[in-house]
Amino acid sequence: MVSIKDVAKIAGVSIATVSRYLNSPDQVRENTRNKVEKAIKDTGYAPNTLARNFRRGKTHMIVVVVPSIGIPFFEAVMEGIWHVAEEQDYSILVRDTRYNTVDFDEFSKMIFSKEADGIILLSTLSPFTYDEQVLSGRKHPPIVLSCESVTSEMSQFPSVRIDNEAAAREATQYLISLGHKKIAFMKGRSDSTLTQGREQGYRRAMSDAKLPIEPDWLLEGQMSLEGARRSTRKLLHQSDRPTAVFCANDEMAMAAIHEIKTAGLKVPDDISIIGFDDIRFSEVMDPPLTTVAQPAEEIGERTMYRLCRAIEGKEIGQATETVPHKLVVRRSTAPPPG
Amino acid sequence: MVSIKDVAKIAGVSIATVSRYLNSPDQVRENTRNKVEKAIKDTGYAPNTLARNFRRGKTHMIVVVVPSIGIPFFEAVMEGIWHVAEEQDYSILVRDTRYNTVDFDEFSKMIFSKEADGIILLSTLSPFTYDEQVLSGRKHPPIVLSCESVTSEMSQFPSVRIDNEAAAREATQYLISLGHKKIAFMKGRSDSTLTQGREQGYRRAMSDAKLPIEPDWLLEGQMSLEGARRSTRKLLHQSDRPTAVFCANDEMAMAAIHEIKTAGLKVPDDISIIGFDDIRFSEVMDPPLTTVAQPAEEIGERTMYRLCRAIEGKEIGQATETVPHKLVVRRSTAPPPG
DNA sequence: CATTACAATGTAAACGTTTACATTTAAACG
DNA sequence: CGTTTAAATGTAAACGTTTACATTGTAATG
Repeated sequence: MVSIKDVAKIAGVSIATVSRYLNSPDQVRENTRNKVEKAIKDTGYAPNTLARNFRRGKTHMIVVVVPSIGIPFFEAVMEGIWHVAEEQDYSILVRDTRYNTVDFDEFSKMIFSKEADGIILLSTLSPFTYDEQVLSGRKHPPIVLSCESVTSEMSQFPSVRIDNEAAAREATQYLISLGHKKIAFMKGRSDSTLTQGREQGYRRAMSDAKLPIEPDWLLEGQMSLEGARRSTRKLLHQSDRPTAVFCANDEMAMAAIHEIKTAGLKVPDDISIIGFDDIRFSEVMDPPLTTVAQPAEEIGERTMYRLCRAIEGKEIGQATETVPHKLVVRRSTAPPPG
Repeated sequence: MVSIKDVAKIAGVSIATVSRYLNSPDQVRENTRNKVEKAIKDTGYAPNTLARNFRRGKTHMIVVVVPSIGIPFFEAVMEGIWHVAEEQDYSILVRDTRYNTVDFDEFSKMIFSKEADGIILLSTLSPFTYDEQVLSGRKHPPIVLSCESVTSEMSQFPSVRIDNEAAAREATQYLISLGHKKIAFMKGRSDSTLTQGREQGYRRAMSDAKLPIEPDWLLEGQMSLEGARRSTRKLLHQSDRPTAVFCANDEMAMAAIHEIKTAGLKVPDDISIIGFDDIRFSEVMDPPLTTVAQPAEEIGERTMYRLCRAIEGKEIGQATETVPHKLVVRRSTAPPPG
């Protein structure tokens, strides 16, 4: 492998000059510049990133931790992260946790061991593994939480998200305003703070409207097609079944609609469905899905910006940044039958 | 930042011993092992990956190049890649080309400059940027192509894929066997060899059955929801419109179904639709989508295995590995009306 | 107890950069 | 043309590991 030394020898200059040619070309005279350029071309030299990063003490890597690759909403967030990453010259390392909560130690160690310069968590951080000790005497590692709302213990991290509780409340209120009284809620994983926030909003809206919540109406959808299909089938067997279901994400809503129609019922005529996230497939579902839209790309961009600042040491705060959500009414919701 | 030196000093041993403790603990006596272990715990030392990788000359990184993040099929492939990567201790760096073809030089340089140990291309490699010169006197960089079929110039790379042409032919033949004669084909990007292969298969099936192909039946779907919706709307305005559409991926099929139903027509009663990939949403579409299934995860696994071998220098061949596809008949296809 | 053999540990070089500092070269000036 | 000054280049140390080789320690053997 050809190194800077070889280039220097061939160009008849010192390695420092070659290095300067690469990093601040205006510091080297045109004449030498040409010599070096030619040597590089002749040898096909490419600077060794490993050595360079080592020397500079910077990895230029960001780890993005997602519950699972293949979630359309997170992809949209990633898109935003990418924009900024590219602009700021970072590479993105995607880590899939397979829906497990994130062990803080595991990922903060990636910072201390210089595997990455910063971390974005789109997954839930498990509260109990957070260990003050690891940080003893150290600066906080640059970590930004995104999308997941933040429990109090975690408030020391900056984060970017919508107000899940308010959004869920609005969605539920919309169903109530249509005349629904028996409204079910399909949850995600219960260890997810995001799920908790949305459930909170649902409960709040129901109790504000003095509507009871039957235990049977809390459905476990696991955020997945399969989980949602199973629990929808169960729901349909209930004797006094709800007239509307609020699903904690669009994918579950999609599955719910499918099962309802398969059972010979109609959406929204028999059952109204409302989703969450506004993934790109929502619009082409049958019926097009009423859902809560999040500005996914913007969330990604803001998150990445804040991470960059944290890496530069400029972001000390733990401020939570809340971005606006929006209820998008399409055709999967209608007044209850009868 | 605490380094191996600090640990050594505190433990009262040499840095070599600490290094050995980390890399081959059985070479150090229990007594010393304990001292080192304690020192590490006390200092919170974490080996500097940057230095380590630099010294070892290995990045432990694999770059996976995708046309776009957020394509359900590729996510499934990635899942397979991940399995093997985890097992073999590689991290995955995802690069999104935004549907641009891949410049060979750009990515092979990542190998020479030690940004990554190997590359998996899920995107189309642009034939013309391939530059023999770059490789002059060098070993071929470890690159494996996946999913995209391979043009002759590229045959020097190992690859894993289904037989797109055969698969597309079968799908088309299936429509023909149902009695369809006017069959449209919705393409992806035309610079994609994958698209070309599928179009080839479609044409082949049609000509084998002595069926003509009207120019209007070649639809530009751009592999996206939006593109597919546009071209479907155009299709519906045709005077003598096809009775079936074969779409080069499921996402376009999804959009096509949506537009057809929006226009007041029925799938499959008025128009049959067949997709490609069998993404997880296919099953919950209305109607559930008839499609060509690819063993996505297996493709990912095999690709990654071959890349590992290429990195170890064991894979010299350029063999193309073909995995089996399968036509999955659901309910979006039926005999033509009348 | 001396000798041998092997295990455990230490020493120091090397990996390919960047960069502070020293030196040389060129330009500018009187 | 000598002197001053700034620009260009060179020298060498440093970054934190790993590892070949040298040294020391320990146990086993006669």
